[in-house]
Amino acid sequence: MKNCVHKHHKKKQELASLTGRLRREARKITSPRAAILEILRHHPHPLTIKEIFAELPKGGCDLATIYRAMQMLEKLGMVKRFDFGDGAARFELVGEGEDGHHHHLICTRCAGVVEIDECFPEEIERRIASVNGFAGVTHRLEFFGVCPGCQK
Amino acid sequence: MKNCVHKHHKKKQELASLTGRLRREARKITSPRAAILEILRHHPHPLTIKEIFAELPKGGCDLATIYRAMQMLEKLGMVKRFDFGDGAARFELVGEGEDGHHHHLICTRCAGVVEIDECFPEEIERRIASVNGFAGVTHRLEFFGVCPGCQK
DNA sequence: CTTAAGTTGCAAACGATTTGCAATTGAAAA
DNA sequence: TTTTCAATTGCAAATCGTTTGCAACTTAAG
Ligand SMILES: [Mn+2]
Ligand SMILES: [Mn+2]
Ligand SMILES: [Zn+2]
Ligand SMILES: [Zn+2]
Repeated sequence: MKNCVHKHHKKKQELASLTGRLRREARKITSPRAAILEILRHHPHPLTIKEIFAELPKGGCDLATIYRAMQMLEKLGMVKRFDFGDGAARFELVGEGEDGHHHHLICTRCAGVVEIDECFPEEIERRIASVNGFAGVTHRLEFFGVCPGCQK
Repeated sequence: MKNCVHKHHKKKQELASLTGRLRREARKITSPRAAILEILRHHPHPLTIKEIFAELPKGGCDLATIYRAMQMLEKLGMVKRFDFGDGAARFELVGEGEDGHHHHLICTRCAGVVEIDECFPEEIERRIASVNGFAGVTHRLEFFGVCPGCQK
């Protein structure tokens, strides 16, 4: 088996581990929540609410339930919210203990997504923070371009 | 007079130069448009539609007119649209010939904005593009933190 | 099994942005 | 200048993603 050189090939989290995190936070493991987590853990890229809704088994739950679930999961730090600038929030599972900070490269033609390992250079960010006297500085960063398949 | 070391201290554009650009593009110089440009050219940071609306002289124009004006100005490359992730688009004038690409540092407490000169390192972006076979790659990047005044 | 707090479905409410349309206006043409 | 007409505006209604109130329903305890 070849060695994996991509940091973003994060291992799929066990559903039991996810529900365990929920239980520990005194949250109920409901069927909508289990279904949502099940969908998220099978997807490597951030999903919109509608995408999650679409993947839900027949008779899935209400859209409002997904919105509420994502809010809660975000508050617990179990999912990370991303903004690709198209008006719809996207969510990706975050491994236990991790903060989920990372970036994406998005195809402006087909909306395809690539997980990116690079981050904005720490020392430059530190300089930006100190020069302006800001504390607790982070950043939101996404790349856009045309993927190989979409280049005519 | 001291030398200016901040690239973002861009000079205020003349209203005549702005209307000239409009005229050249076969757009009418209407009173709402002149008022909007006048407001934009007096502000160093991106403004939301509501902020522009609020600064409009009494009996200003309709919100829809501002939305339409910003769409047009953006298409002509006269303003650049920014997204601070709070659901409201922000617009900043772009100098003639420039593309307006730059970033901001936003205070998560008071929403104060600082114009940032730094950009994501070109060679890293180029590497991200080539590694993934993407063409025409750019990025959207904003920094967030707590400004000096808001640090208790 | 009983129970109470936590959750859900559904519909209404929201906030930002867009759009249809009739009335108005800027600026080219006469 | 005055005429003329496409471009533009105001207003209201429509969209879209997201949130919220509330009554009915579950989950996890006890
Ligand atoms: Mn990702
Ligand atoms: Mn700016
Ligand atoms: Zn593509
Ligand atoms: Zn502040």
